[in-house]
Amino acid sequence: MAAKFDHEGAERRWQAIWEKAGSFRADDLSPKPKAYVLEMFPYPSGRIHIGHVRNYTMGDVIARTRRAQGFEVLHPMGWDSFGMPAENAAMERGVHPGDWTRANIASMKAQLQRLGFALDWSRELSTCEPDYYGQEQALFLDMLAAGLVYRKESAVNWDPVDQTVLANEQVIDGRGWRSGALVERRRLSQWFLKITDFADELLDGLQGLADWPEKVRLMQENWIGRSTGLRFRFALADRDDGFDVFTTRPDTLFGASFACVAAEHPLALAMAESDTAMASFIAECRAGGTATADIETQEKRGFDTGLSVVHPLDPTIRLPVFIANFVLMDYGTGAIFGCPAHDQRDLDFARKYALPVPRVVAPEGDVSAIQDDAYVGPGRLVNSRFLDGMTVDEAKAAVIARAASEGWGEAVTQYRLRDWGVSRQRYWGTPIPIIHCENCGAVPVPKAALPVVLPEDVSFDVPGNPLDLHPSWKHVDCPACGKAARRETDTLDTFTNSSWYFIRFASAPEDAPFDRSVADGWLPVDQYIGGVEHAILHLLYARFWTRALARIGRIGVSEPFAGLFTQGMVTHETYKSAAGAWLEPGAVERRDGAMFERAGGGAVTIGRAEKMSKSKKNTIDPDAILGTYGADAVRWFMLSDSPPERDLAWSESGIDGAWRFVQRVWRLASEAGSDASGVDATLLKTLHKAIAGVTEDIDRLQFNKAVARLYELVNAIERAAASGSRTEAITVLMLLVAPMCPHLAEEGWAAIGMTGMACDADWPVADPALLVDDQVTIAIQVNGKLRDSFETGKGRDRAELEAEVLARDKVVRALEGRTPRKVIIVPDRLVNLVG
RNA sequence: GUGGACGUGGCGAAAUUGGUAGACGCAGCAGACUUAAAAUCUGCUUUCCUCUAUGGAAGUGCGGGUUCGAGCCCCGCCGUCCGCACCA
Repeated sequence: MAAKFDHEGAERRWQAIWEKAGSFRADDLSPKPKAYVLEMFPYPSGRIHIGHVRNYTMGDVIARTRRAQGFEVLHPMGWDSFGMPAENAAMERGVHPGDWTRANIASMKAQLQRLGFALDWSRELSTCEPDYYGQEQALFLDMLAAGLVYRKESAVNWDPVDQTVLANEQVIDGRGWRSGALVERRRLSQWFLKITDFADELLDGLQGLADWPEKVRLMQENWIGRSTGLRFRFALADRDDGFDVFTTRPDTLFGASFACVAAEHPLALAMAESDTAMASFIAECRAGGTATADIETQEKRGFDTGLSVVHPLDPTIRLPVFIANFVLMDYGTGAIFGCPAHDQRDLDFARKYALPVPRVVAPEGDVSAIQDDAYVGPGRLVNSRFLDGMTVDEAKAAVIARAASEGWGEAVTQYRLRDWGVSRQRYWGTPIPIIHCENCGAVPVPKAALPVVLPEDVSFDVPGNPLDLHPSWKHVDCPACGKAARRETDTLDTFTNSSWYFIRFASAPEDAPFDRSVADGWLPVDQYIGGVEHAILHLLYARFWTRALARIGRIGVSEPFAGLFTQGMVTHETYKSAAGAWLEPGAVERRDGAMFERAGGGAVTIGRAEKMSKSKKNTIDPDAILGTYGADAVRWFMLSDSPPERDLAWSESGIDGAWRFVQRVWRLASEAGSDASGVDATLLKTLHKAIAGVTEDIDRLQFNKAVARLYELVNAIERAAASGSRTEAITVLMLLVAPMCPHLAEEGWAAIGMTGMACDADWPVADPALLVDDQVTIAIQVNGKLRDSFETGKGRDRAELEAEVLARDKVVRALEGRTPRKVIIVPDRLVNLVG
């Protein structure tokens, strides 16, 4: 037997065998219970990142365990292959986005395959291929027909140099991240998906997602931002018009001392046309930074319009109207009433402009004047006429009822969530299947004419959207009237691609997006795993698409992901030379507990473990690591030490330790072939406790604990003398490590002389009889302090046990002659003598 | 500002959810094997006190509380990290 585990040979051998046997193909028609395990598919940036390795290893452990437990497992992989980086590569290096993307996919696929994941590669998909995005166009048209898609003019971030719309994330300090040009706000006609139609559903649906992290549910809840309140109309004094305001605190209406509209409010814009001072104030508000620090420090400022509004509950009260920099045009109605006593922003504003601060809510007995802090707590209404004495909730209801009956306002529900603008002035995305005709308007491309395929011959030499600049692609005849018309040249946001790929994995017919009955058989995804950075965008969009498809009858599930797990990052310590330059891990070495530069031997400062980034040079290359240590050691390390939801610090010594573990297990397996016999009852107990523990740990996604238990089992086996039980334990060990170290498990399984493959063997089941101890250790406390402990049989009689404990030397000494006045006995666990 | 999570040895972490704190791994120390090193194996490894023991004391960010008993529950602080950010 080979002394060392030959990881290269084992990987090559077993990966080929699994592939040939189709071991991980999912069968739609299987009678077994189904399990759908999915990790967020990668963007093909070029190389696999170590974070991918951790993510996919966790998914693989679950997939392999479920499969061994008798489930028909769907565990697919694909590529989120549309997006900006491909176009950037085209602009920078002259390579076609498609060629660049497909080459990246090829190399990343090879990297993933080296790791031996139990993936059904027959279902591989790539969103940039027409067979995928063409079906997405069909779904878009279905949603359009169902009234879930509309077109409207809206403000966008426009980069005047690159001639394109930028996402908010691509605007840094007000400048385009590529061009460095000052970004303009421009109004453009954009396609929108009506996600707000589903705001309530998406919010209420979170309640049912028990297997999602609390944190993610909370983030989505806040993002949707449902609030209920009163929307009412302020009539402008001495004029015929007015404006609407929204408030969540209608109870405080008698505390109003002013009203404000946003700088972009139509009333403000109209007045500014004949008032240059006002116009310049509005311009200043617009220029104000939206950066986080700015907002915190920005002073509340206003511009008195000279107008006033009539208080809806008492026409004799008039309130001055300001244009204010802190009122947002795109929330509510873009206008508010100011109640300084009970809103901090309003209070700051009132103090600056010397406006009155009437208190209208007070906690029991406290009617002191408001000083620097607005009172936002509970209490009863004061100084509010017919509302006096009511609680806040009663007063809210009373004002809403009055507004409704008098016709000047109504109860409304307001959301932070906006409709999803999906138009992008980009080449590398799904073409929006619409044709603009002067006669017929926006006409859907007939389904028979799908897919609308991206033209290959595009140029990136000129800034702007290559589709718009293409000489012929956009010129088509109108499908309705036949006249010359223009193709929509915007493409869909890449987040649409990832909003339904999990359905396409489950079912991918050639002539439809998916087959409903097949998709319903697999969905929802039982366990979805990915980074928390997608807590809002992707995970909300995917929930929306699934609900939209359910509403139009395309699918029978409304939530795509029954279970969600967000894993932590892989971090690495950073190294800095004496001169302050970042150093790569390969450029430093450890000597006598300190770090030095390999070249030159200069002293190196070690920084704390943080997210791997190219700029800090603390990245590690999975390929190099795989070559040195092998897939199983890398996988094992990815699961060790840190709880999966927390960050894992990559370290040389850590991966060394994982490698040692692989060798130890291999040594056990390769030497297990002896014909030892006989029963080792102690080892069997340890084995069955390990089976039960590992199974439970994997079930709860506590991989680090499963790893620790397997170390304990290996330690116990190594210490045990040869016996039949020991051989049995080693055999079962192969099955228990198989989800984490699949090549090692197969190699060991074969070395022991077992037939078939470890991956096809049933998951071991613990014998309950071997999980119970007949001997227990009883801790003995005197006044709550541990003084002694002893081994005894399980289920001892209390009085007898007490007598035995009291007779023990240490107990006698600790009691110093006193008689305990109370004896607390926790069966099989502890005796506490209180004296 | 606001919402949330977390705080345990030199480090990553466990602790059956109120019952022997520190499992397991890393690092470290000592020893075995070796001409030597690597690899491997065997011990030790929370801190402090008298290394004599089947010894004692302290100990889970800090200060209180509940309890026979608190890492875990309650109250008040401090710190770190993450999300959101003038949402009316």
